[in-house]
Amino acid sequence: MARDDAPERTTHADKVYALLFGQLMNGTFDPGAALNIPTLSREFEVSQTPIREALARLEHTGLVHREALRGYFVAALFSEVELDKLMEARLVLEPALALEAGRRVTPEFLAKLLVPIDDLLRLSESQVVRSFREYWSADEDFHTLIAEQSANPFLEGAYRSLGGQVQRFRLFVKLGSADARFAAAEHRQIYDAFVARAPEAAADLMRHHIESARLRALSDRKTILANE
Amino acid sequence: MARDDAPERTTHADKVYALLFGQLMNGTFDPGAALNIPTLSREFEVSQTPIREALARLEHTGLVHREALRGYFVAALFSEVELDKLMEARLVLEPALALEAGRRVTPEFLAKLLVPIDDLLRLSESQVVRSFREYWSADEDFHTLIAEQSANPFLEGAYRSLGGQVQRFRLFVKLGSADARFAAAEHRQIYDAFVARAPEAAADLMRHHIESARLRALSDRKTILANE
DNA sequence: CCGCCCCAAATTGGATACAGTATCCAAATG
DNA sequence: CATTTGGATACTGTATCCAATTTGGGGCGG
Repeated sequence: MARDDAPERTTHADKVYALLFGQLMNGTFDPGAALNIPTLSREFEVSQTPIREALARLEHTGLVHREALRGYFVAALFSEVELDKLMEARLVLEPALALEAGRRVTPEFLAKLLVPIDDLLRLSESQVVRSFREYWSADEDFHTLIAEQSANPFLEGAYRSLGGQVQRFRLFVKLGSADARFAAAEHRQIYDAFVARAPEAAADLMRHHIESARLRALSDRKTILANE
Repeated sequence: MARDDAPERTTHADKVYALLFGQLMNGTFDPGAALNIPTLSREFEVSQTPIREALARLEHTGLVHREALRGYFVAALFSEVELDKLMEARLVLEPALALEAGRRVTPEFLAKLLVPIDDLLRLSESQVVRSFREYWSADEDFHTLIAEQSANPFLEGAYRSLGGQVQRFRLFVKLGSADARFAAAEHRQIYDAFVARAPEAAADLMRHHIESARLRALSDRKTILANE
């Protein structure tokens, strides 16, 4: 069987992983909800083995946690103090990533970076930020591209281990359109520092950007509400 | 049944994970070697399912990598440039960890930290460092305790994601006894900064310690040989 | 309120399908 | 006659499924 999907180069486990990852990011599941294997097996129409493997891989993203003999659960929501610690971790990593990326600026890198910057700018200019999804996706792309350009797989991996958490907390921060414009401008400044081949300046601007984001997140945290 | 092993809160997958982790650390497997599941299943005398789960979890430690439809393999040996990048990543993370730990010094922390420090000192004083295993284990404990004391699970997680790699590369660095004494002294200085409740000093000393370790590693790298 | 029983779910074991690789043999060529 | 190339075949190991076992928790009756 499965003759028509011959060009299939991904395994079931890979597909389940990608699907679950996306759903966890989108807030499809309630925090703390149980992810039981037989149910997922029926929903995705694959057996339990690929489900189990996908969940095991998801564990290190922090989006899911496992209790022995009890099963897998969606990670609990952030507390204020955890959010603060997450931003502190970003404050350690991301300026260092920007510094290294700044030392390796290429025209291709600048071109790729311009895409999420323009998206963010465009989205922030509309009076009301309609699509949080698009907005945060552009933000994520911006930071991830820089992490990749650092040319340090260990630092990049450390950032990626935060990445899932960052994305998830974004779902619960209400963003004003003024905030969005500030963030877009800060991204642009970092880009300009890259263009000017000024790695230290890029690192400083990144530090400033994350500190600002932290303040925005903390002040907006009172208005927790589901997005869209 | 299984009444006597009631305190058993670990699954087979957990045990296999721990065993494989230890063996990968000890250099039991050759770099690049294939880890095929039926063989491991026979060796550990469990079925393939827990093996598969353990390997999936090991993937994010960087000790093992997976190629779709080809299986799992022991991570390749470090090149000189990768080693350098690893140390660069430590240089970003560990001073920050020391800073945070330094802000949260407790008597218990100092007491626990003294154990690996004394071990290291004692081992380094013997003319020849006999047991690399013990030496590196004490070194690892020192750094891990500090990471834990940082009270930032995200930073700690980022460090742990490097931890496996750090430990693995240690196996291939030949350490002179002079180097060992330097390292022991540096650890002691960091400890003293903690005692003096000087977080910034601790961070600076940590930075210096890792920079020194990097230089020692690179200069000793020519004499790559299996330890023990 | 306590203990027993039942059920849902995790964990594990083994069996099967399938892909990729290596090997071997034979035919064709120089 | 030696060498190379083509293709078919056997084999190794992954990916997957399904069944059996065990555990944890909750409801029911005492």
